[in-house]
Amino acid sequence: MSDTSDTIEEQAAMLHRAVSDLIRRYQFRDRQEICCHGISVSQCYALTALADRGQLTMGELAGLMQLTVSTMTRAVDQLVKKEYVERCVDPADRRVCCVQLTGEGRALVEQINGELLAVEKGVLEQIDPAARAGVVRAIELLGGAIDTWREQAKCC
Amino acid sequence: MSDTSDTIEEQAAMLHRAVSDLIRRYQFRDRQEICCHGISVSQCYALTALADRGQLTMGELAGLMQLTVSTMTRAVDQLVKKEYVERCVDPADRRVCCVQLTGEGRALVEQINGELLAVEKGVLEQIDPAARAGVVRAIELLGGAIDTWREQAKCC
DNA sequence: TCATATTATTTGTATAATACAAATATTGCA
DNA sequence: TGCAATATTTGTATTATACAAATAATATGA
Repeated sequence: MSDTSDTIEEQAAMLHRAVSDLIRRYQFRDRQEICCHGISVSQCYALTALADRGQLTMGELAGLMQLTVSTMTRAVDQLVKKEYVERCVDPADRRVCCVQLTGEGRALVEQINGELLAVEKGVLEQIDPAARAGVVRAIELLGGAIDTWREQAKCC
Repeated sequence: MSDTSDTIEEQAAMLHRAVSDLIRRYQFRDRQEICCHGISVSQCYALTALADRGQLTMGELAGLMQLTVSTMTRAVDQLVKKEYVERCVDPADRRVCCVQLTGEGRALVEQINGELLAVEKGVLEQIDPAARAGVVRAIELLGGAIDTWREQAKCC
């Protein structure tokens, strides 16, 4: 557990352990399915991206998910089969495949994200109100910092 | 960006977005390799577990990684081939396969974790010192809360 | 003590996610 | 119009994974 009297090095070590643990839990628990909702974490990300941004082309979705379009095509196939998304053609360019949520897909995204929001609100409630903004900001920074690290370490 | 004037609901929404983003980056960026170090994230977790706990049996390591022993056997095969770990027999029970880091493996774990620690220290430095302990604690809580969520949601 | 049950690991096989390359369909331009 | 470029899909191979069977070693009980 962290304490205000710790040095920044000690706190960094605790932060490292906590972040690793958080990510490890996600990766290990979610290899199969995201709970009882019957979709994988990757599929949930795709649905969330569509909820956030509305209709996306296959290429845009693949870019956001950092997957090849071929992989995205197959992932979308599954989501179509489960009736969470649907394909439609862009009338302006019939090469393009637009992907959008169905009503069922939107409901699922809202349910999953609502559950997670409640969990996260519960965590914030256990934190000193004055420190809460720092928590959010630190996690935002961590996301960016990890990218920076990768770029720097891409040395050999 | 978060702000002290936000309501807890708004902060929870920002936290949710930040956590999702952090984890998504890990999952998307690390599908292939953890930077230039030539190992996958799963392999890195296994090396880190061995660094933390010393010699482990195949079954213990599989349990920690939440993998089947057969999958762990194959993952260890690769780490042995890369000369980061070695197998040895437990003289007290010759069924058991003990796995331990080589010097090279230990050096790699230290290098990777050292790099990440520096990144994480850099993040903490950008946070109000009074809020730092809360950051670490919040991430610890998030790890546990995600487990709780899964158990609750495991309904259908 | 030996036959059998149990345990730890490895090996065999199947599945799913992924990447890369080739094929297909459409558009844009000279 | 015909060819190059673009968006997607399909073909094929690889890898991580799980489950089941095989192997090897230990423990137990008559």
